[in-house]
Amino acid sequence: MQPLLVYPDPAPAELAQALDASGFPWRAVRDAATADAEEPEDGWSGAVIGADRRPDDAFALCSALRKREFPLEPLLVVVAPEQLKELDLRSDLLDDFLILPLRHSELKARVEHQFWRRGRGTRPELVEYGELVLNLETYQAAIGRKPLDLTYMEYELLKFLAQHPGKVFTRETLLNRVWGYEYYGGARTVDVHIRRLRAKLGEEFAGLIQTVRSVGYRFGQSRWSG
Amino acid sequence: MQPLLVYPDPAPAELAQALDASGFPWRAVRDAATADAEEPEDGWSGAVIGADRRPDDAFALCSALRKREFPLEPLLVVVAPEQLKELDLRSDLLDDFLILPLRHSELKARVEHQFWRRGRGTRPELVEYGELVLNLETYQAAIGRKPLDLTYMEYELLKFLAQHPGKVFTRETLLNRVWGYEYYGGARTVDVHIRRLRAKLGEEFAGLIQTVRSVGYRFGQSRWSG
DNA sequence: CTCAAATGTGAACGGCCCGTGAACGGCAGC
DNA sequence: GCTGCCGTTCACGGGCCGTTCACATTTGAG
Repeated sequence: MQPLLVYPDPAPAELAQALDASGFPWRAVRDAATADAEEPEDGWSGAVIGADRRPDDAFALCSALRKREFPLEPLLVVVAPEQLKELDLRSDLLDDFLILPLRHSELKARVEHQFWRRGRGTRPELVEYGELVLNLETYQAAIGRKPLDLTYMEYELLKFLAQHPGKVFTRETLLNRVWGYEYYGGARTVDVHIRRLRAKLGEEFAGLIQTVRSVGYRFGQSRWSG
Repeated sequence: MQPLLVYPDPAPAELAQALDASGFPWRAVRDAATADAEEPEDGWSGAVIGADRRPDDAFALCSALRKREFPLEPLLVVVAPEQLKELDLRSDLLDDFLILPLRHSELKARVEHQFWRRGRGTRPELVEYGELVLNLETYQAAIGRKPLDLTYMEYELLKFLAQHPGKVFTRETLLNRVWGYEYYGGARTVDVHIRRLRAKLGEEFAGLIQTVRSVGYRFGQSRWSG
């Protein structure tokens, strides 16, 4: 995914933390010139501009980003509470704004909302382990670039295992957590699903699911040895 | 100036104070019915919906206000911090949001910003996915250059799906979001509408709506990252 | 090495999820 | 009131897939 443009450079600690917590990639720039120079080939996905310290420079940057041939959107501005009064004079320079002190996850929510308004989907929730990726929103799984065609139970089982890499689960635990607490069935059912998962993962990745004899199964590498 | 529609009635003290401080006239309403009954002759100027206490009722009201012949805009929602995660699923129901506890003058700034944006008509009136185009103003749908003759529910269902491409929705979720929160009916109703949609989309595009067995339905392709 | 327990393997059964066709009934318009 | 449209519901059937079983293979202890 393309990174967010962030100003100023270096980003203030509070802003940097909120950006990291949001999970979006980002890169700080000094001014409009570096914003152009450091622009990725596929462009910026948006911008988060800190305007509390040097508001004039910040809004000048906003203006420059807006006057491009393809104006940079969305553009979010971070301001101090006492700057709110001036904001209506700058409405044309921004799409949304955040007020210091930043709240946990508000930045993420506002960026996603702006993305949504522009028709881009929000960042999907993923479970990742190495090349394996599970998209929890689309119920799709892939290893590398190759999609895995999993049934419902296979997907649920792999999801649970991949969410707890390295941990060993007994068959009973898996039946409880994946199948449900009210489930009464043979424990060997787990074996069959594990086997089908291994088959669909392919020879190269079948080892991702390891058998721990007389205990259960483990996904990924052990926490102890390499 | 026309008043803002406010929910719930009576407005919580914190919300009422912020509204009074903003200087905008406002009036609280109990539900969608009173929102219609008490609507001024020249209409509401916008809405501020408190969704922290009874979120389902609040979003049901949002949905009702959006489904009017002339949807009520702008629509701001007040949520608790822990509700931020659910917001992306309701993005289509709101224009902006505020997080509790409310900050002095933030409400005023956000309402003014929304008013400013409305003056320039930035709300998207098209939903597009590949060759599929939905015109939200004229309630017309087309695929390529060929118009689709959809019924109301078919249109609403396709619109909702196309607004969240790649995402899987259970039948219950679809009943809640498309049919409405107060709907109590069989989940199989969704199947029939999906089937008719597929038929009208034609053989070539029927695959746009995919069945995710024992989960629900998905529109379009998945979103992996790029 | 021997044996038993544990696990892998292939196949078959059957439940249930979903597609399909049809019919019911409410509602609006003529 | 009649008629056509459309949202909803129902029954039926097919096929997917979760489950189970029998048998083969592996593991590890003695």
